[in-house]
Amino acid sequence: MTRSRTLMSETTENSSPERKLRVENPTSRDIADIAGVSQATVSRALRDSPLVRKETRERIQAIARELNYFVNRNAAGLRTHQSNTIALLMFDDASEGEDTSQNLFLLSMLDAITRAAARYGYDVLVSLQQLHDDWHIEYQASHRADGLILLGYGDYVEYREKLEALSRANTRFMIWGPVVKDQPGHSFGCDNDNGGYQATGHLISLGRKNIALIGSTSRRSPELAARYTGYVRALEDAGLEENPKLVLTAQNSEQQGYAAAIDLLESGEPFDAIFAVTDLIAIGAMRALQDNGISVPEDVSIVGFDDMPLAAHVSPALTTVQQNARFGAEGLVRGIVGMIEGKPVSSTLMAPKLVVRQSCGAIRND
Amino acid sequence: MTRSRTLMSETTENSSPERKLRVENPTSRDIADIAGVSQATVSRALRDSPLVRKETRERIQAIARELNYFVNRNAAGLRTHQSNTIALLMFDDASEGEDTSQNLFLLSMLDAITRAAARYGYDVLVSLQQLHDDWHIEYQASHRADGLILLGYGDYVEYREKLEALSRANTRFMIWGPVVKDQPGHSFGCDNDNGGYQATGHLISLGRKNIALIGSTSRRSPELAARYTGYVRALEDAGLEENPKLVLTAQNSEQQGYAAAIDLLESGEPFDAIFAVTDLIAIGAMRALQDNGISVPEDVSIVGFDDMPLAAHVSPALTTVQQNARFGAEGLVRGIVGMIEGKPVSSTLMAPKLVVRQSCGAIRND
DNA sequence: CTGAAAGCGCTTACAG
DNA sequence: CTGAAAGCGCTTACAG
Repeated sequence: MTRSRTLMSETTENSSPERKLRVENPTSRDIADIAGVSQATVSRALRDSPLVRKETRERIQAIARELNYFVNRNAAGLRTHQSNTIALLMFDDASEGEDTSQNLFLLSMLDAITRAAARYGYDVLVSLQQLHDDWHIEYQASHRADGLILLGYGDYVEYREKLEALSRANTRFMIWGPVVKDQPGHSFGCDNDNGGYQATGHLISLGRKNIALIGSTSRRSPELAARYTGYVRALEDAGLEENPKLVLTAQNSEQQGYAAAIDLLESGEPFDAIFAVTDLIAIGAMRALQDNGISVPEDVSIVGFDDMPLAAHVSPALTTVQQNARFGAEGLVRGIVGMIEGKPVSSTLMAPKLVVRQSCGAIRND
Repeated sequence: MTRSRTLMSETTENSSPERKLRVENPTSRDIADIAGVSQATVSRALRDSPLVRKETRERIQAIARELNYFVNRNAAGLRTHQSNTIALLMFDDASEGEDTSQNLFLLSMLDAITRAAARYGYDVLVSLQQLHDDWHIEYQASHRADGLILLGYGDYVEYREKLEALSRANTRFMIWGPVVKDQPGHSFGCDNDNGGYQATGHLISLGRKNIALIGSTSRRSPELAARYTGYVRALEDAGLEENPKLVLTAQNSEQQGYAAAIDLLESGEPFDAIFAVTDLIAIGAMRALQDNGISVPEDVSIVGFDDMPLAAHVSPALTTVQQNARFGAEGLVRGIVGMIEGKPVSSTLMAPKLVVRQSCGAIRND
């Protein structure tokens, strides 16, 4: 039982292309009928195969264009075992909108990843998930995606389990973020240690001696912990001693930054600078100091990390360490496409950039 | 030529499920062989068909789970002519990162749309495009998506042409945003007129008489223009006359808000309040006033629109009109899923919510 | 340079 | 409740 179609030019095989053609949902067979060639030739022509004579190829492509024909991706994918799609899994831990301002970085990553993927001929399937969700493996196993990119996470220890599961299922994936020992899969991320080093080094170069750190040294947050190790390295290289009393713990939020700075003040330990391992912490800490009559940067210099949009808008504008989303996205996509094509892929860290504004005292307000 | 497989339990058809099974990339045939049923029965069982005896169904599902089997979406899609995927086209006009802070709203929409789509059993394919890109039609025609959701746009007039093209190609789509006369397709958006009415009404209720508007009345920005008409309605309802000298033009940026406020000051026309049709404009205008020694909200009340994260952080915190992303996303997804399922769908506007902070003078700083 | 044919892995009438 | 069979729309050896 052949599907009946309304082909206006069914009888005049080689009708001039000027003729308006109408087919409901054209297939390569329809194109073939109209062009008077086999369906196989249409398939070849549409994929720009040099096997097809140029003239024929162009005629076929013109007909396809006129009919608004596009290759059925399900059929092509079934044949080739490819989807030309990358699944982007974003683990958004912002519990109920609290820290969403942070996530603008995710948006720029999404943007950059989508564009990079398009350049390689891939679509991007997005899924915002909680860490406890469990569909990670399904994307590749169901042939919806040829590989995954993982972005963001909450607790690294929990995250790590997911990575192991993906690896066991032979899923291809690239991770944005930390490079931890024996971590499964490949990653592309920011050299957080280097960023911490730059931030701290900058404060030292401004003559600051008692530099506090607010952040985390936990293996549950390896990225933040790496910023801390960079801090320690910078101090050592400058011949300064690390003072444990100046190392405070805070998760990534203004509230916790605020609280940690208050603790710091109440400890009575003298300090003339703070390296906060995230902008949110930095902004909270800055508020705490200002609320207590301490002037930034005159009395205390502050440097953050992330360069979220808010950083430029607080007063004084925050000096911070910036990661290049475009570069990161390009690296992730290049990596996953490489894995899909069976090329060797390695993990990479890119150097972040210090953005100097007012909060450190290197630049005066004009 | 049958594909050779390594099935450990090939011989023992009804082997106990405790036995570890290994197949490289299992298909429904493999499951069928192991379960000792036909491939058709496996297909039915995996789709929870009541046609299959409960016991058989559960046995099959257990085997599938153990083998880490997932239905090949390409094959299923080819058969059913569905992809269970929604394409989300985000038109991001932020020319080179300038206004990206605005786009956090897009991120919350993306988040909410993805979650809503998952609830309906749909994946989300994301594409960030420029308005001049031209792949809109391809998504549905290539069976990569069953329908589109369009988010954001620059110039409405140009956007409108894309909508007409989509409509001509019989593409299913839902639009986030404006409802304009004779617009093709269906939309779900914010009642901007109502929002403008609320904002202006609030200023009036605070005793303000000379309320300026900074924004747009152009048909190229129907959403902004609707906020303007709400402003006019509120004035009328309060028996106030619209003063053309108090209506200034600005596109959505701090710079233009700043410039417009300066123009307003230099015009010499007295005013005691500003309704800025976007937060970015409001923040720019606020800076301009403050730079000229005018106190907000003592001398001039300001209300914005959007409630971007920055709004709560500027000083004084900005009173503004908020759109509910979650609600909007749900409406868009419900709409497009309805269209896919052939149900009747209509366009809807949801009422925004006034968020009162310090900049209008209704709340004192504590 | 082109065509006939097989087959990718499903879903679903049809028949029992 | 289950199976045999057709067919979705492609891509790609194979043969000419």
